[in-house]
Amino acid sequence: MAQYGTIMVVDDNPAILTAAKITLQPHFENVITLSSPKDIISTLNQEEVNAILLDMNFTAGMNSGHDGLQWLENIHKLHPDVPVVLITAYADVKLAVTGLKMGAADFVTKPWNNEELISSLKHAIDASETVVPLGDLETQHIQRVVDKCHGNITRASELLGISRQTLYSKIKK
Amino acid sequence: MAQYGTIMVVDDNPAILTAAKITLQPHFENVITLSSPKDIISTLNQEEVNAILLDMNFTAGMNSGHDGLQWLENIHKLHPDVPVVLITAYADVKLAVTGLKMGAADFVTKPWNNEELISSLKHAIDASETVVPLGDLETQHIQRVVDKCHGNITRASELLGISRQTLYSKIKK
DNA sequence: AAAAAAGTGTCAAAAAATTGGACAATTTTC
DNA sequence: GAAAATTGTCCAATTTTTTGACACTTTTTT
Repeated sequence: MAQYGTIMVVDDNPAILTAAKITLQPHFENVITLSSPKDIISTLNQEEVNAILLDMNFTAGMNSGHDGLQWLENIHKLHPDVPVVLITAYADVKLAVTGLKMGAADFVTKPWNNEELISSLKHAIDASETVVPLGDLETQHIQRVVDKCHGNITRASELLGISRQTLYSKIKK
Repeated sequence: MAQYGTIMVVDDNPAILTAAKITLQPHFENVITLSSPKDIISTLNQEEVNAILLDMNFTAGMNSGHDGLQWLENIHKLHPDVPVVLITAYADVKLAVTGLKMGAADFVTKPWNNEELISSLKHAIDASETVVPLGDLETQHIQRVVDKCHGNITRASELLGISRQTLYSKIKK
């Protein structure tokens, strides 16, 4: 797989864009910068992007981050497998929490720490590329559900939508 | 299933404990308060707890939240299915991000908003009780992986650990 | 653009897994 | 302690998965 391929940076401040490009350039094959979030989707449709660094505020005078969340949602809907790292100048716990719960890979504050920003993006890419084999996923999920049912196999099998006997034999292994 | 059963509140400040109890009492069957996190595990082993509200700082003079994260990790290791809502007086984005990435259900700041706290806990419980049928999980996962492989069924089947023909037929449905 | 490589759609037969019914032996619940 | 629920197993009937094969299409390489 791509060795930390292409990053897309989205921020309406050109200075930030430049700074980000300089910081990231040496660590990623390609750094695309966008000054307007409106171009995100069309760009994603053309280029293969491995991670997005997305600013939270684009509407002048607004710093609620609502903007960024909207774009995050949009990206996820159309390109669910591209990880998004959120970034903002306004350290806002509630915003960070909302962003992460909406599925952002990470949340970074400006001014950023170079090391952290890079590793955040790399981690996001690593995580997004990891594929769990179907069997493993099944095993994990079964384990969780059986635990949640306090070992009651009968109820667990109902919740899982498989027969009790099948669950029984799956567990034996 | 239990209709918003038992909440465990952990905080070393008795005033907080009292306030939390008063706030939560009317909305949950049972509210257990612990002034020391050391009692968390033993209590979990005895009582059935549906969600934990966990303060982040217990070591006097420390407000890094490191404490709380440690306990969070501990809880997850021994009781992976009990959702934990983190709470702290020090609005710290980095701490919130770390907590959520470690698997906390939510992150709330003091002083809390009653409505929000209650709904956060209820949501956490709802989410923790939701069980995805095995078939659905499989379908979702397959969808994701095939997408990630840009529709290349052969590669997707390899990553998933099943035969190409099987994946093919699974997709047709 | 031709050749080579990779991937698709499909089939059939063999192997493996899932299901539903059944039943004695626990275990849990009231 | 009786009743209800769950477990551990077995079996036969199905269903699913696998494996191997083959013609055809798409993509990649040269």
